[in-house]
Amino acid sequence: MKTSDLPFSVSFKLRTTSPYSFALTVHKPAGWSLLTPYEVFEDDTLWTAARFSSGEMHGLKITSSGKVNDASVICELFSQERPNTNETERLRQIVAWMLSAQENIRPFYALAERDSLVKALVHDLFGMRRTKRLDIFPQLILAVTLQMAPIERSDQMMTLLIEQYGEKVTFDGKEIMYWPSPEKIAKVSVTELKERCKLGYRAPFLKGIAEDVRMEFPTFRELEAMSAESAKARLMELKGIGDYSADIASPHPGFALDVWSARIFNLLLFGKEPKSPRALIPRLKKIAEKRWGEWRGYVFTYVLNDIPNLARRFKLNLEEL
DNA sequence: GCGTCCAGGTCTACC
DNA sequence: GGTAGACCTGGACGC
Repeated sequence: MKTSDLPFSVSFKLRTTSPYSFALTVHKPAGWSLLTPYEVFEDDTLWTAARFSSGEMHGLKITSSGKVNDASVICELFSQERPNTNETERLRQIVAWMLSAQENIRPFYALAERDSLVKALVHDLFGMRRTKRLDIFPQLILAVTLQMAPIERSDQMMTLLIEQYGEKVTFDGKEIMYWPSPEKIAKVSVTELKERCKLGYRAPFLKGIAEDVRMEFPTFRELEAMSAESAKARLMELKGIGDYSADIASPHPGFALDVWSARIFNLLLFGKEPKSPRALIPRLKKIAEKRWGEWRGYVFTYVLNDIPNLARRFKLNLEEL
């Protein structure tokens, strides 16, 4: 595994719009990581890694000051070269965008006044934000490995991919492993991906995606600048990326329902388990769009991170799904 | 132990 | 355009 030491660092402070819960945003209750499964969260501080432009790796040490209604994020960014003033400002803006520090989520919270589910979610996870990432490839790996597999199996595939082909950065006394680059996966044979990462039929999909992404493919920010429909259509041009995976990888707020989450939403909305959850997915997506509009992505993220509380509050067996 | 079934999608061939 | 069947792997289940 390639290892990079990151001796230089710059620090900056980010102001946030209220409410902003740093801990809930960077360390989600359901266990989803901000940027890599190998990041470290201790004493309200996160050490993680990121691949920004040109494939360059950075280390991030992030913490916060203030309360949910008046929070600032304090970031120390580590790199191999000392960044100049312009580069520091560019990186500062990327981190602020990534952490949704300036996003106005008041309209989402306003939904709580007339929607009992949103009211419960806002109460339980006050100030939590959806986050973004600059490099699209890890998001596509996530989408592909989530297909047709229980979460333990998906974890196995993702862990093997990072351990076999990922990169490691060392900074501030920490070692953080990060996702492989598309350039790296494009060079690996399908047979090797199958054998070493247990990807099965997903191996040719992932190799093809890596080849496409490293050649000519929009960046995450370019996809964000497109309309939601155009971005999704572009993602679905990648072989192995269908409707569900495109919703996961797209920067636009989608409603990435799979069989498991369809069962959860059907229980939450109608109080019963669906007989055929897969067939119900298109209908549930339409309901979500009508009921929560552009905030349906937030509802999705909040629900998946609030299952124990929702199960207790609405007396549903959500945790057994 | 061993065989069978099937899962937190997608593609393709066939109608 | 709609839909059944195949696809890796590994855990659950029945015997």
